[in-house]
Amino acid sequence: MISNKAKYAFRALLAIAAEPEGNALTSAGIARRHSIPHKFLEQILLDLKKAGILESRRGKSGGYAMLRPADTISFGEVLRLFEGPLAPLPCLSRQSYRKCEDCVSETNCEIRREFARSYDASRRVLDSRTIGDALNDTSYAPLTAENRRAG
Amino acid sequence: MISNKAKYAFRALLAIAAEPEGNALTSAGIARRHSIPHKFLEQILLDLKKAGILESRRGKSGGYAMLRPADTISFGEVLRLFEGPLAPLPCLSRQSYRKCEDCVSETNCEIRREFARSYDASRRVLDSRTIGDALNDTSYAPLTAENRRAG
DNA sequence: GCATATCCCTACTTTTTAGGTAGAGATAAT
DNA sequence: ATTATCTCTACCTAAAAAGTAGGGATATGC
Repeated sequence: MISNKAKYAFRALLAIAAEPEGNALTSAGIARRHSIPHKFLEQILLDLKKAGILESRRGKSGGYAMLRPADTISFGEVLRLFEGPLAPLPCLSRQSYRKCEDCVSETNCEIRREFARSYDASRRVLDSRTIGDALNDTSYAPLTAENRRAG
Repeated sequence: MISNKAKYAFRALLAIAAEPEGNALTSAGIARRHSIPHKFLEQILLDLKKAGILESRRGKSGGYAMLRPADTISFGEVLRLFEGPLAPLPCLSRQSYRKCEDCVSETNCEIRREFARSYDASRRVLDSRTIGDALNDTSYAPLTAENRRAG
């Protein structure tokens, strides 16, 4: 299970990315609208800013907006930011590789081999799908005025 | 990252499954050979027994052996036993579904939709690959006497 | 039938992480 | 000057992870 923190980050990011460009959302507004504890969300948004994903404006009429385009921000990148390495074993992480303690031989480790299969499959999805994709993908969405026209 | 407990369980299971049928391994022996804290391993083996995966014999010359054949025991089954649901979101778990708190609409939830893709991919692997597969798959293994004959 | 080696069971401890809360400072608009 | 925002740091609490501990049950072999 992913942490609440990561889930909140996704909710907030999706909300901010859905705004028209140049339009900023306040942390208090997002918190209220998505039932996220306000002070906790502030920390999360700050992390997203420090990671170069969001930009912020202070003072009255301040708020958060996307710094990078939503379709350059993958689910994997955000998840790593809040959960650390996604790999099921330290020896499978590319970005923060560590040897398993007491590992005798990586190439002969059955556990590593099997989890590599599973991790490859999920990583391929998480690192390719972006916040932008998620917002544009209407395949499961109910009929909107626009969909009806298209259909 | 998977827990140490689960990793120990896999190491022990692979060791027990690799034995000739009818041959039991003791918890102390496995613990020593694989550098696992003994009393901790005992709990783990007991869990595997209660789950119907291992059988045990007590007293002198006792030990643990497979109850079910190794190729009927998937990585997913063992992982669920020690880590709980594998789904990244409660609303994606089939075996222990729960609604996300504050969920407005599951079919319109972008987070759910994207994580479903990733989870499907990894679940397909974890629930299909078995302990038996892992032991028989020699594609990455170095040349053994048997391999040399086969090759 | 006693010593010993094993599994079995339960309770406890320690460390880390998750999930926040709290409060004050910096900055910008009005 | 006031107010609404972001920014920073410290703290708190509950739960989980990772073991430790100690004894009880049972089978074997002498």
